[in-house]
Amino acid sequence: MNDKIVTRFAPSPTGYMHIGNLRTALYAFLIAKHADGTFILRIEDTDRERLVEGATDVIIKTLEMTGLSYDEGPDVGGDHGPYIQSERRPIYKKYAELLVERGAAYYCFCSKERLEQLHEEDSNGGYDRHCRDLTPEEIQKNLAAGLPYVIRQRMPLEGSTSYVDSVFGEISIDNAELQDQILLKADGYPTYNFAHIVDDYLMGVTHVVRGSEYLPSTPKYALLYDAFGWERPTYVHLPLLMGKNEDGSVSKLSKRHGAVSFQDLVLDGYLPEAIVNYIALLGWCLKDSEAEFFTLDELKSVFTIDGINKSPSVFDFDKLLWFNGEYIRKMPFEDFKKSVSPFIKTALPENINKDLMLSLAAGRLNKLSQIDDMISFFLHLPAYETDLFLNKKNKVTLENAPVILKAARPILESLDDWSNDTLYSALLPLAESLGVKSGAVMWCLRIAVSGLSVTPGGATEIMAVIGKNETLSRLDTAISKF
RNA sequence: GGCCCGUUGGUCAAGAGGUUAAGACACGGCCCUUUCACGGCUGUAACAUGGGUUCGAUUCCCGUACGGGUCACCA
Repeated sequence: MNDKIVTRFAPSPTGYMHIGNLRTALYAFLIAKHADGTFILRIEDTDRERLVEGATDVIIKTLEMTGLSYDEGPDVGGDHGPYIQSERRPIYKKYAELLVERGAAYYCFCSKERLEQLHEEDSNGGYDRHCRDLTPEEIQKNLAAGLPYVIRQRMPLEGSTSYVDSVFGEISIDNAELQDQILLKADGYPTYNFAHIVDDYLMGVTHVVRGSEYLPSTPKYALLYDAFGWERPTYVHLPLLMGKNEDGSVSKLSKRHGAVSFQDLVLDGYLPEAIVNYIALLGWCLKDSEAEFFTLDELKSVFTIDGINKSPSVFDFDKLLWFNGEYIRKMPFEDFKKSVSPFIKTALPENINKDLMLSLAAGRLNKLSQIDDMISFFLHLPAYETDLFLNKKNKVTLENAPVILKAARPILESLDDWSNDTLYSALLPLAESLGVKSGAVMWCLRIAVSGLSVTPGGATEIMAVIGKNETLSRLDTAISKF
């Protein structure tokens, strides 16, 4: 025996990585890695009807992109494989039969129709204990006749079962509340209820990390450990992730709340690092600190279970967006270029200063998908009316605007060095000679070269991006409007 | 409905038996500025509720309300 911490992430391959699942994976990963422990990926594909092709790849890809590397798993191997439950069927059968031998489980031959009927008759929730007291002879007879069967866990009828959760404290449930849950299904596959117990034990998992929806069913699992004579693991149940509905109410985060899969968010221009940082903070907080920016490595060193809180948290897209913007601004420019390029749908003209354009955008983007809208005016001058030139603060009117524009034209035309600095210092004296604020000159020129009241970059920066010819052409367009 | 869990500003959240009850996002204002954004400063805004325990409770206990979860041959 050793006291190394072992955790696992055990998703079902149902198609996409829900952000709540990713958060569970993150916490499980951090709990293990904080203690230099082992993190395992296990695929729980015992529901053959919900299987989605390629889903396991999505899971693996997501963990890779987020940096949640596992020590053992289907594609990396390990000493406790296989790591896909459908490949472990003989194991479950063996352990289920062991439980039957010990009297902690029993064969049940009830048909679905019969169960439904019992359900209706039993106002108490429809506990099915009708095969509990079959004699060995009856069981043998049914098995010999080839009747389909399931194996159920035999729950105590009285008393209560309790366990201690690391986050929620002691949880106690009356045994009368516990159903004789199915361990092995008629198709020979185990249920989650059974498979995860056997696997966690065989894989040496010490800390079971999962959502708090399992809080009420955990006594059943604890009882299973007891029946086998295995030591119960440490339970770490996580508060749920909620989404805000249009009417102001909240409910479990789901598709109706928008893009809530990791893949959706990435496609929408969120960076994996920002997503990880944000979700780490949903349900966990570093005590005695105001820090909220954490790399994965930093999280590994500071993350502890006692920082996890109990109450559900609402996923806030506004805050994620802010985090993402901060991450984009901190990115090295070359990385930014690489990340943003798939989001640029329009073809860029050759003579444009692409690097300058992107650096102007980089400081203003909150998500990469905003890039196209932000840069479109560089490529095509939008239509606009002369009203756009009006500006109270800089005292720009319909009278002085054309004067400024016309005066700027020869200055610009005479310039050969088309850099931002040259342009700016060449235009500044114009304000003085015309007796207006420098802001007035820049305002008019910015409107003329962009056709927009709000732009990334100032007048001369925009000129530097689009080049001399295009600048003069747009200036002429503006002058002709008066 | 039974059972389980939760409840500090709109959201994330810190906090202690005695505090001016942090901080972040969002929102407003001001500053910076070649527009916007960034950045800086600043403002509005919270302990669900009733009863106990106590010199004192938002903090501890009980009830109530509200919210969520769970009661599958799904996980």
